[in-house]
Amino acid sequence: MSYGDAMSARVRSEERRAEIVRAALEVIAERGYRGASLAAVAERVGLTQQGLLHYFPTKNALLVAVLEERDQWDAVPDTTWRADLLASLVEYNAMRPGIVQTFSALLGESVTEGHPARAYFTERYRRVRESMSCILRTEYGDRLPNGLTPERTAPLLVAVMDGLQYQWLLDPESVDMPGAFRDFLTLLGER
Amino acid sequence: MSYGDAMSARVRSEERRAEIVRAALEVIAERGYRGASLAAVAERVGLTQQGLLHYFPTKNALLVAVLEERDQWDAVPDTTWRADLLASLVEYNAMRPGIVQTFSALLGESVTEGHPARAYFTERYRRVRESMSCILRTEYGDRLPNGLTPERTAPLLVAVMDGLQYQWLLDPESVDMPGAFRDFLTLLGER
DNA sequence: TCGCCTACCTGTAGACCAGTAGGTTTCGTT
DNA sequence: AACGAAACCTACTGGTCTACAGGTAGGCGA
Repeated sequence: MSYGDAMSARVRSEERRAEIVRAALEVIAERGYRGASLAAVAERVGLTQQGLLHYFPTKNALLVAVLEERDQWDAVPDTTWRADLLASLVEYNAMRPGIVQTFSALLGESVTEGHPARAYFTERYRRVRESMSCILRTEYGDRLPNGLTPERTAPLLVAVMDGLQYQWLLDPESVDMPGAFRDFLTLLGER
Repeated sequence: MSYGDAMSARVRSEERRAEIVRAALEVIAERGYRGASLAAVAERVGLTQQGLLHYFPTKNALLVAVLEERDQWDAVPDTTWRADLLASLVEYNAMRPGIVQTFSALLGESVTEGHPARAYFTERYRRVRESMSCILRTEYGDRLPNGLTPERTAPLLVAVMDGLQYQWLLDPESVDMPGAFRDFLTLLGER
């Protein structure tokens, strides 16, 4: 058995899957999950719909892969997170409207009944709020300068990030997302 | 011509239309706009899908009616709006998860390309931000206690409201939407 | 009473969609 | 050279969707 060649086959397959996930991200951004047809995703990577089903046996499996990709994406080690880095994250997002649009669309859909991403987002927000609390506690201690606890501030922080994304996606000319977020951070930071 | 009877016919028709719009709100909350089939809405009011099309000739027309209903809903005269009333609005919303879910789902979908509600939400947010600026200026003058202008605060206010709604819809047990919103208001109000 | 309008209905066209069945080609391994 | 698996494809099933076409029944005004 030649490891080199065996790997190259596996690698190529893995690359194909990544390609497909990337295409799925795009199509979901454009049409939402419900509106994203397997055929549309397949066409974007030069496959037939059935060829795509060879890599992901169901549409749901493809969605799972998309969500896992996202998890990997912002799985930055907790220690490197600091409040000032949040501003850079928002700035970074402002340069990648595609990704933001994908997950804003998915978040919106996920509140509907029985949506396959609902559990994911519920769990994710719980984690993110917790993580934010930690960051805030490290930065400010048990009370922010304005008197709120980190646990009560975290939902607001998350809400501002998401809410600004929708306003910005709908009307990027009128909404300065990074600027507004910095405004919010100063709101938290000053006493 | 008997006005009384003519009116009663028109009234009955208008009532039917309102019934349909209400049913559409429910179905959209459950499955989003794309996932909401005319047949599902029709069934809920005891009509066939084609019977429904007699009242709203296209699915789009039904959506327009839904959005118009919403506009009428929060078309409270500007003068009665005050910052302290915003907290009651959020509290009120917390008692009507159905409506919140409908419009959160629609907002999420609206960021996708060519969505029929996109223009509506874009325009709406522009108006709401403006309106919020006015409220804040009336309340605080040209500078909030924290130093921000009303124009820079308004997007944050709107973002917090929307963002909290998503977190709350996904996990009402963990998120105290009205409480968190009050926290944010005190954040604005104290110097 | 006649005719018209409203409020529905059945039937169906024409798309699309996820997923199955069962091929064939390509290619690395033995 | 033979084998087997991976990587696709064609063909199809059974379903759902919006919308159109063309009916019918009942009430209202003339």
